Amino acid sequence: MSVVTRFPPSPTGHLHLGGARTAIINWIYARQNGGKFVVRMEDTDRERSSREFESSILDSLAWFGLDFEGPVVRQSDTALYHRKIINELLETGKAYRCVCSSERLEDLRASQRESGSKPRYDRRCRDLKIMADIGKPFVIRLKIPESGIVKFHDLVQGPIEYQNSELDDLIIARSDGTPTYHLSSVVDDIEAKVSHIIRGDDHLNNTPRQVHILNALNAKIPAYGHIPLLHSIDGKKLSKRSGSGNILNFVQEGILPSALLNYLANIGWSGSGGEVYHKEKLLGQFELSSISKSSARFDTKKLHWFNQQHMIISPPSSLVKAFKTFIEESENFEQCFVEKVISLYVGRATTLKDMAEKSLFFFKKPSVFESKAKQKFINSQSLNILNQTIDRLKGLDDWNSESIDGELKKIVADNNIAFPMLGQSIRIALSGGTNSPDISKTLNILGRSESLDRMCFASENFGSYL
RNA sequence: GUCCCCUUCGUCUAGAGGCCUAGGACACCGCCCUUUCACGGCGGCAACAGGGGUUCGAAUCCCCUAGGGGACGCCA
Repeated sequence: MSVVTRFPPSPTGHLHLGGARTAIINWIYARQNGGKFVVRMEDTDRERSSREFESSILDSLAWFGLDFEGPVVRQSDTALYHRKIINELLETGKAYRCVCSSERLEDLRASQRESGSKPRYDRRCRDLKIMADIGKPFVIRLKIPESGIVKFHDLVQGPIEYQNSELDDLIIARSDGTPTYHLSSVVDDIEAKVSHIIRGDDHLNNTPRQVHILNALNAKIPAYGHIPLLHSIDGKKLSKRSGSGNILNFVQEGILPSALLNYLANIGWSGSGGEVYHKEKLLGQFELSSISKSSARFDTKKLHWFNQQHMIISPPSSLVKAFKTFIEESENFEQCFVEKVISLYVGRATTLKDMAEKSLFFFKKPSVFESKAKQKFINSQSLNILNQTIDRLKGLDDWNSESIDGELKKIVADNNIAFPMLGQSIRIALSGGTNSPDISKTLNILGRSESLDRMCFASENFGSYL
């Protein structure tokens, strides 16, 4: 059997963490098995669906590098076919019209809840043989066996059994004639020849109903895999509505797609040989059946660690484009300059945004000097040495990290001082503060004229400060 | 309320009856490295939800309790 997995978001919001995780796992499963991965937009809820969200979701999928086969199917385009299926179900007696009003259903549910039983439809219209011309609005319900059990094997959860008596006759068409989620989803999966349905375990309870639809349609039951839902760090459900898991937020924070993908795949699952993976290794190791059945919490700190690791293992040149979006002034700089700055900061920052903040002085002259830093490191002696350094660097034959480093060490030795007295004053002059990468490398990348320029400016500023 | 699922350090997990004095990762705390900040290295803190069984032996199997999550829409 050829493997087909799918990702069916409803375009009622941006892609969120939970959706991304199921998309990733479906993608991995398809790629591992030489199968197809398809994307379908479940836009039957016309009120809340929009094309903007649709393209946003697609953009996020592309950001992750999750490629899929075939065109994106929209349920709004297949709805006509769904109606046809519903009519067939009606004609063969597998479905029936129901004229119970929403009010009656609400009352029914309320009283059932009160009496301690599970709220479900009482099948009042099931055998009434109501015809379309009854003159009242009606919905169409699927006839579900009143007894017996549905069984299916779940790739993650193991063997699952449901009592049919727990289920009720679900609505497959609304009173306006439009098909509902369960029917549309099942029919489209049949059409796309989906072989493996991998989704959040909030759908586990939906599965027996869908199996009954499949049975009514004489269709083959696909394999199911229900993965546990992701929770926020405080243990609450990570809902689309809260917006907290919006993928765009991670893009804006400067998280690398490979890092988020790695982390998302590592929640509830662990491979051998460390945790930091690229896609290739993930494809080689990931195993759906070994995903934990319990839900996990999303930890931003761990994500940041993954991101740092991925920045370390990525070639700096691959980071340039994304990095530049975090620095307004970056357009004025050469690609190779930006690349050098990045290579200096890889390992010192957790996100690209963090990196941009820390390395901003490379792109923008510091306008103020941290007063605390000045207090601690600037005095008449260090100012004197700084001026001496300006002169000596001016006359340096070669401008590279090694020669600069050598010269700075000589200055320290000649003046018989501790290195920080010199190093920190140069740092303050160059960056405005006391944190920077290796001072010689910083001077080297900044270049001779820019470095000396900044040091002179600082020297004057320090002079007036003293 | 009813049905379903889950429960190992704060978090993510390893663990399929003896290999467990419960391993790893993040976080946190020390130390080392160091020219600041990091990276890295070394070490520390820290968990089998509770109670009953089964067994020579249980984190692992069974039962109960508690807790958490999910579902119960003319949403998807």
